[in-house]
Amino acid sequence: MSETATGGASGRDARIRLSDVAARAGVSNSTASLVLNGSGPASASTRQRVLDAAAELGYAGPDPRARGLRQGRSGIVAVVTEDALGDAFRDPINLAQLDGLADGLGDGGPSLLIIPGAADDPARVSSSPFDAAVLVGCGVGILDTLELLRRRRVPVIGLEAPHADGVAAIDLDNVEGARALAEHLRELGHHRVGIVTLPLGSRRTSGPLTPELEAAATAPSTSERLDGVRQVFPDAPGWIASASSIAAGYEAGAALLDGRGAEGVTDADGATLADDATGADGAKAASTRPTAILAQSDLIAIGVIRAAEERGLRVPDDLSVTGFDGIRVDGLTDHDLTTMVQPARAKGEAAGRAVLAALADPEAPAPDPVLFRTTLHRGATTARAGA
Amino acid sequence: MSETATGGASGRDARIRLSDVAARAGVSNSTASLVLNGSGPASASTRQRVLDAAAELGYAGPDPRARGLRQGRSGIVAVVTEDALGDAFRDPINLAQLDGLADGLGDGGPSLLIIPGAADDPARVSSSPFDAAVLVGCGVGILDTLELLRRRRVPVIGLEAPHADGVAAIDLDNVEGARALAEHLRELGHHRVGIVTLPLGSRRTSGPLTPELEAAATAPSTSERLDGVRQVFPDAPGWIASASSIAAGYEAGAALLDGRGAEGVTDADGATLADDATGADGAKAASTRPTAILAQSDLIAIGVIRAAEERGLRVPDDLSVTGFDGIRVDGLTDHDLTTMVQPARAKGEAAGRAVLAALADPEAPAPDPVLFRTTLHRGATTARAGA
DNA sequence: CTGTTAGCGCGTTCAT
DNA sequence: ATGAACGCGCTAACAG
Repeated sequence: MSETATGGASGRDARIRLSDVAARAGVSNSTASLVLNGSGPASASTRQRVLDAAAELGYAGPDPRARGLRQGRSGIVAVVTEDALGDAFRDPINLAQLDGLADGLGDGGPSLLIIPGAADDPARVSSSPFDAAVLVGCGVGILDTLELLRRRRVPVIGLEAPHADGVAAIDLDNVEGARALAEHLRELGHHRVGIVTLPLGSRRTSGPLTPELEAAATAPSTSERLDGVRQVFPDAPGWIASASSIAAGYEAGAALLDGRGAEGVTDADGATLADDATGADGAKAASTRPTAILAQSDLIAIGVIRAAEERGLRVPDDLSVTGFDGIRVDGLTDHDLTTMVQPARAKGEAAGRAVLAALADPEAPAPDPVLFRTTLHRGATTARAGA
Repeated sequence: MSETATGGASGRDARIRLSDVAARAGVSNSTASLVLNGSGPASASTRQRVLDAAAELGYAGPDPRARGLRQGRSGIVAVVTEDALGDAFRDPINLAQLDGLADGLGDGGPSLLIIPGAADDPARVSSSPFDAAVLVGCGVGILDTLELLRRRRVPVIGLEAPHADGVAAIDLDNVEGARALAEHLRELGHHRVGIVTLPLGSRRTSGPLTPELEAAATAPSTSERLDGVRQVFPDAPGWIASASSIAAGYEAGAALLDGRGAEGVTDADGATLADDATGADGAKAASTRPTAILAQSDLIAIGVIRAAEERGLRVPDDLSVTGFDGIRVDGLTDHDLTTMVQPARAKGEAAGRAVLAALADPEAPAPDPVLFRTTLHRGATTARAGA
């Protein structure tokens, strides 16, 4: 395979160019280009000579850089994340979305360029060539980056990203999903519930959820899910998870179960955990421990369950726990988690299709938001209160 | 922010180019280029005028495509995987490697272009611009792709990939690690052991491990780990996992524990499970069930444990189980797995450094392979046989 | 210090 | 059916 001196002007190390092939085949560059791209009309003999020449020289095809410049297109779609690479992919829900995205882009379609940490360093986004960008799981920290993308005239698709001018939005009805889940708990008779939220913004800190922090949440999915819960449990105390992970859920769950969530919701009086209607004072009776915890992701929920079990609490007998996402728990837990299942893969596919559409007609205005819905999965981690 | 008619020749939709900025600042293209790239010498007043012009026009910086062509460099490093995207990143060990790779490339460094499924479609690799490629977890199915990369004169770094001419290899001492683990089991008195292998090649099928299949294994880590085991248990029966996942491990574990591994290792006689020295016939006594299972990844091991527990077997009392990788079990299991810990992150970083080195001096020959070592973690999933 | 010139490698007109 | 010429947007040489 490695015949070195076959070619005509076989320079020691240079890459074979189209012009080399053309020269060897005795045709012009343009003819060779037409033949190799399959499109152009050419006599059978010419075609064959070009193909032979290419094979003999080991032509690797056109240089993607040059082709990209010429065609104004690089065949690359950027996946922009606020988080670091590891954090972004650790949650199966994001992987599922990426899988869907790859699918939606199709087989011969563009490849994915991963641009993590865009919030910290917006400039990363202007140094690489790509034809479209997909924002996944971003908060408003991404807005600077967005401005750059707009200047580059790059179509932008937002997967649960902040709505902004010209961004094709793929959304999830987080509000309704979270509300339904909270409703489910209330129907089961729970009044003292705790919340474990997703990270509020790009600041990955954990701690008690204060009204101020809650109001300042920047990530759409975080604040939407919180809004949904608030429609049912306006005063429930909460804890902010530092990430959507089991470990973070464990920490947060431990905090809530040990009563540390208290400071978050009350000002100065002794009331610690809210109930939904009677006011925070009525339930000051036997226990201040929540009877249910709404975790804003499945991974977090698993961590919460672990924290509960470690404290000798049985789920769901002593504590009901709900998740969010409906990830296929590849053996992550023995529990059949009550959760809202979201069509992550379909969301990714929709994003892929949106990319292709934007590429096909760059002049077209951003399409209307696409809204995906969640479905309640009644698992075995929720039960009637005080059972 | 969106003053539209400020610029001179503000064409309706065109992207602002360097020449627009230069014209507005009243300087030549090259001067503007020098100023914007920070490098060139320029008078303070000129510099300021150029910067002002760029700001006023909303110049987004040089077009990465054009810059890439001109400089012969795109600022992109490809991560090439044999598997589909989801399969490749589901295993935390690969994520850790990616994390390390991103680190090793440094902050202002190249971005990562994900190219999954390269074995199925080698051409994917020739359509996108990148300056170097990292092969992660590939078998020989990648060789066609490799040939293309060679033709493109792209430096290639192999992370546990097949050794080949010009590929900078980052290796792991899988053989020694697997041997040590097997040795550990033998020292504990285990004779009847079963093996659950990683997938043998790009064919993601599961089933009993036959000598023919074993000999035909194409993925380096798979066959090396198998080789290591064979130095201690030459005849142990095995089952091929369809992936490095808990689910696949569960299936394989179930198969071995139910005695289905049998056909794999024997020809026609009744002997089912091998012991290491006395030959397959001696142990036909009470039970043919293995007393220990060597799983070739931690995820697989967790699946095996689950299968065992479901059958009423206690780990490690009734069955010892070992893993491989030493992933941080973010709450994946309650067990403290006995396993070989590999420095996945460091491997990724080494790959990153190798990329930078290759980029710094493209003429340099491929460096010698870098070998990383595993360390035995004696967890709580192995115990003395027959205890 | 600044402007002029010349490509990077390719695809695509427009002639022939 | 084929070849010649041009330019995508930028930067690296050289002149001035």
